[in-house]
Amino acid sequence: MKKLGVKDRIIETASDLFYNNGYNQTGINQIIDEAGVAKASMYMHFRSKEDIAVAYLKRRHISWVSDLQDFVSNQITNREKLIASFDYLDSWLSSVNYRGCGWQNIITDLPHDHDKIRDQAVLHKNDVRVWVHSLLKDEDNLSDNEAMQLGDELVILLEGAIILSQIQKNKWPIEVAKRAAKKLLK
Amino acid sequence: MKKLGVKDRIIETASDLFYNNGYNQTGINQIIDEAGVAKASMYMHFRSKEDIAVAYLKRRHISWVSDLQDFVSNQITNREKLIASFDYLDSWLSSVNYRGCGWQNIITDLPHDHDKIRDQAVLHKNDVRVWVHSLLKDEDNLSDNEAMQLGDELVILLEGAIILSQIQKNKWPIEVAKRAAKKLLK
Amino acid sequence: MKKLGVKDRIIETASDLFYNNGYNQTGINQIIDEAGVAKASMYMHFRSKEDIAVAYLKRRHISWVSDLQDFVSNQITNREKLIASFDYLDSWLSSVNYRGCGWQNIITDLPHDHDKIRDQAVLHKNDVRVWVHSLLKDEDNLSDNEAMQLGDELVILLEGAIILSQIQKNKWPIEVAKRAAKKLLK
Amino acid sequence: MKKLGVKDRIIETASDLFYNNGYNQTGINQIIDEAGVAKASMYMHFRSKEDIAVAYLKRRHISWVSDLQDFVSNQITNREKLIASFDYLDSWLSSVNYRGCGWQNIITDLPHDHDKIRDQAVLHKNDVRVWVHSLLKDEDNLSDNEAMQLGDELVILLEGAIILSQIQKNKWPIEVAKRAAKKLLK
DNA sequence: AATGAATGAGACTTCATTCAT
DNA sequence: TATGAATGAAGTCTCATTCAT
Repeated sequence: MKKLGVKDRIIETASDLFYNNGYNQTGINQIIDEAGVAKASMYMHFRSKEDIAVAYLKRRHISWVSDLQDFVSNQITNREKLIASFDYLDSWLSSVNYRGCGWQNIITDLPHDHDKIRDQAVLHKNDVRVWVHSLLKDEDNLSDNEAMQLGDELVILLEGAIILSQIQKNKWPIEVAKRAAKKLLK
Repeated sequence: MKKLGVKDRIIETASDLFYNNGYNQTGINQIIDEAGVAKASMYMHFRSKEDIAVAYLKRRHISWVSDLQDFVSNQITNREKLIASFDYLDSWLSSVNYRGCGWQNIITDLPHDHDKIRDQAVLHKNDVRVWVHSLLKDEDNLSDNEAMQLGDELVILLEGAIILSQIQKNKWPIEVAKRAAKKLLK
Repeated sequence: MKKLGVKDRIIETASDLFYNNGYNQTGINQIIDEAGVAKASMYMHFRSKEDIAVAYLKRRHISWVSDLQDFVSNQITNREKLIASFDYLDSWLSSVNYRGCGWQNIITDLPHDHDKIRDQAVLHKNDVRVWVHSLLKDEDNLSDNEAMQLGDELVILLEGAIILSQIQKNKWPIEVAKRAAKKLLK
Repeated sequence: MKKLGVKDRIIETASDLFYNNGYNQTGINQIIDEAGVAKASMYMHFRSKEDIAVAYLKRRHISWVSDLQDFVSNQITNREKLIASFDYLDSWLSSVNYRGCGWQNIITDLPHDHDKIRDQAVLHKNDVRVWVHSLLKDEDNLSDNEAMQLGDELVILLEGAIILSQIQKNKWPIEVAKRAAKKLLK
């Protein structure tokens, strides 16, 4: 394990804590203790706790989207890739004990003025939406408009599967969403 | 305006604050101040902040489900009622500026040991699920199993529409979910 | 020594520290440590550090003015009382090692938004000014206008004596001011 | 606009901040940010924050005394020059919104061990005192002793006018001090 | 049944200074 | 000469809960 710089150690530690324990449940002191960093060092790299959360979400976005695309890459058709997205949810969420989506989790119980965090959530969800649209737009039998409409429906299913599996601590919502997705994709 | 008892005043005040400002953002002091109640009086009626949240969720469950059923009551067929459920989401969520679902919001960023709150979320979601199932089971052309499967798919769409409209601060996810629901219902 | 309540202990401790060590040099932690009070108890009684300073200044105002009036009370004429005011400065300031005036000290290096503290300083200085005026207005040979003009001149001498004795750590400015006051009073 | 060296930039920036915002309110980081200087560079030129304050006070002393002397230079007699000193206070203090005297401000709320700063305040006030004395010593009708006594009285009036105008945020104390000075000067 | 004072533990943030390059 | 990362200590303030009356 190679030695990380202070900033990376902070992001990594905070990411674990924010995702697994929650943003409000994670204090600055816990982050610096576990990262082995002085408090003022942390505030050299991040102006506020919210900024750490932004860094966490940015980093997570890159790896999450990358993992998703890797997961579905061995599927041949775009439709198959989209169906496989639900298998990705399954493998991901069961591996984190249905802890749910980092962006959903952080956005639902947030002080009203934390706009930078909200922005990250919107960016993340938009990127996923655009990716879904792009896969469908390459399909011959769909107009651009149809592709976007169908894509949005799949996006809703993905979101619903994530949040409901988190509440139920069970994978059935993912399976249900996958089945519904298959129906909608014909 | 009739005078409320202490306990009711606490629940009512806390409900507003928990839903609109968030559970972690709402302090005990704010609740008792706005409710006009002494602190120790509050702790006479509720063992902890978590218990207030449980009372809030119980009360909200009753009124939310009741509002939903009222909203769809003028629809004739059960299928129409289910479609109208998405219109209910629309009217509800736009009226609260897309603040989202009280149970989703409270469950996503919660200390790990708050099981009583988690239980309420599960109860709420199960009741909605059972209600959807029951409407479909009355439909002649569906087997019980088909009714449950289809119902679960609708439930996923409802959940996805709520959370995504909250993130996007927009109603489009609700419209999309409604369109998808219509397709699935044939 | 009778046992003081928490609030009084806080004010008393803070008063000592604010006056002798300075407002900015005195931390909340030092106050609660020396007062033997929990931090949250302090914030129950005072909304902020600034509010403690206001309480300190209010209490100090009462005792300072009272001490001044006691000190000069054995003088017969009002002119003699005013002259004796400079002797009061002498005895007071030498007893506190020329630490200077609590209001001057706190107002000169203060964050810009501490208006409540500034208000207290203005109130204090105005009360002293009014007292000086009132003594002179009772003098037969002065019109009201002359009394106010002469009084203001004495007030300036008092202020100048205080601040300069503090900088010089010496009583000569007080003696000089007294001599000038005698001249102005004829 | 000529380019300043690092040290001068630091002093200039710190001077603005110390005088206008206060010594305790001005942080090292703000100084280096606004001066555009690296932190360690600053500590190369100054051993501590206190040393920057000393440099600030030294530079301010030169310019302040010089401005005063320029202001009164067109007066013919020394008595007129001294009277005009109060006009200088007026023009200076109103131009800085009655921010008061840099030395008074920094000395009143200072950690106890900042002797170098205290020394600067004493030096400054002594220089002013000596200047006042020197003007009066040149007057034919005063003995050296009378000149010093009268000079000290004027000094007290100057000090009192400065601090009281700062507290009152008003020029009346300056006018009053000027009137008293005229009386004392006969 | 009801009060509000008191609490210990923690929240987030900033301080002036030093170190390693 | 110059840099900016890193630090320990301290800053002000808030948390949910309990105690004494």
